[in-house]
Amino acid sequence: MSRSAHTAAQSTKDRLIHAASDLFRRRGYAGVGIAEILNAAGAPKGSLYHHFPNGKADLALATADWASDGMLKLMAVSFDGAATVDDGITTLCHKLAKLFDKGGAWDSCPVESALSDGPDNIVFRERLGHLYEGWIAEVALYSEQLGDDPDTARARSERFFMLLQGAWTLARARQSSDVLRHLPEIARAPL
Amino acid sequence: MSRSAHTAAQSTKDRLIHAASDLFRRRGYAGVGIAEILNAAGAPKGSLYHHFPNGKADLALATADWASDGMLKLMAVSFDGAATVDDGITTLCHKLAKLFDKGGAWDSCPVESALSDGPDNIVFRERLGHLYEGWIAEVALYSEQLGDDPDTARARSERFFMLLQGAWTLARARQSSDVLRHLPEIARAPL
DNA sequence: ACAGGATTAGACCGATTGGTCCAGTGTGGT
DNA sequence: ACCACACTGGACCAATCGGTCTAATCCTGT
Repeated sequence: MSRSAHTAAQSTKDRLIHAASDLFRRRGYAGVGIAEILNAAGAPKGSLYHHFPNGKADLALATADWASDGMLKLMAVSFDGAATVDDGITTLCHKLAKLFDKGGAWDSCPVESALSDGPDNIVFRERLGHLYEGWIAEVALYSEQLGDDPDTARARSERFFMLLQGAWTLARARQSSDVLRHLPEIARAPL
Repeated sequence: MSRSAHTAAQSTKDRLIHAASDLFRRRGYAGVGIAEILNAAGAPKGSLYHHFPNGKADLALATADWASDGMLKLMAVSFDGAATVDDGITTLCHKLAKLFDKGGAWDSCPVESALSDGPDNIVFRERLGHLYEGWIAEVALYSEQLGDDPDTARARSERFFMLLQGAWTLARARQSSDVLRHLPEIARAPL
């Protein structure tokens, strides 16, 4: 298999990010060894340190960015054509529940797993905050577009984010996506 | 310092649990080495494997149980003499916010940090679910005692738990306990 | 005083960790 | 054709990992 064929399907860099994200989600940053990531991605060590000069840390930041982008896309799809904020949230929760089940019900938040138990680096922490604020801002934006005034939109989005994080945690503890599927009802309560 | 003096103040076993809990909370199960825990607790290796025959895994389970007990006690204190569920929740959130600040604003949930990124052991996962359900049941109980009917109490408790988990996560990302302090207002919304 | 279990102390182990380094390989520009 | 560069392959490294094992020591009950 030539490199260009690889590139066409999935570059080595992408394969590293995807494999690392999978593993981090399952066992956290510190719980996964470089060797395991390399093996899962089918790449040698040289490639990792070529694409990510700072090794594991750079790779973790990249997986977090990639996963966050995926979440933003999921939000966009969910709110696309949604008549109300509630509709968008409901669709999003259902999609996330499916994702949860597909991952074997033990995956944690891909952003948190890569960043929050990483080195107690300032860069990691700031990135975590930045990505989360991005999610909140995104839902708040959709909420505004659907008629909420800015303050309400922001408060609603923030509350939804908290409920979602908590629901995911509970779903993991229970090994069941039920709570994620029922989340829209809970979030429906007025502010 | 004799052992009995140690025992009076804090047994070696307890020192191990406290030190491990501190470290796990900060960097997660996989992120902390045995040597570091031993050093923090001022104990040699022999003691660890005497008190916890299965080593790190047993220790992690013990820290989770201990931390969960602490949370239950915090709930008991918060709801003791509370006139309404809202009062209890408000006190609890303020106490947790203080705890958050004391820990340097980067500690994660002590139960989750010890169990969720540990070995993908069934024992660990079931324990995590068990402890969380205990928290939810506890708040539901207080809620019932303060007049809610059982179904409402349970739903309220579960929603509060989710909000709390999410709020803690957000507080960590923001390096600020503000969201924990404002949580009662958010939780105040009717079901 | 003494026996015997509980506890501590730490040397030691093989495996694995993240990381470095360099020789090779393939590719695109000229 | 040739060069320059991006990329790959993997040997190698010191440090650390979790864990085992055996003496020494401490404390308690008699």
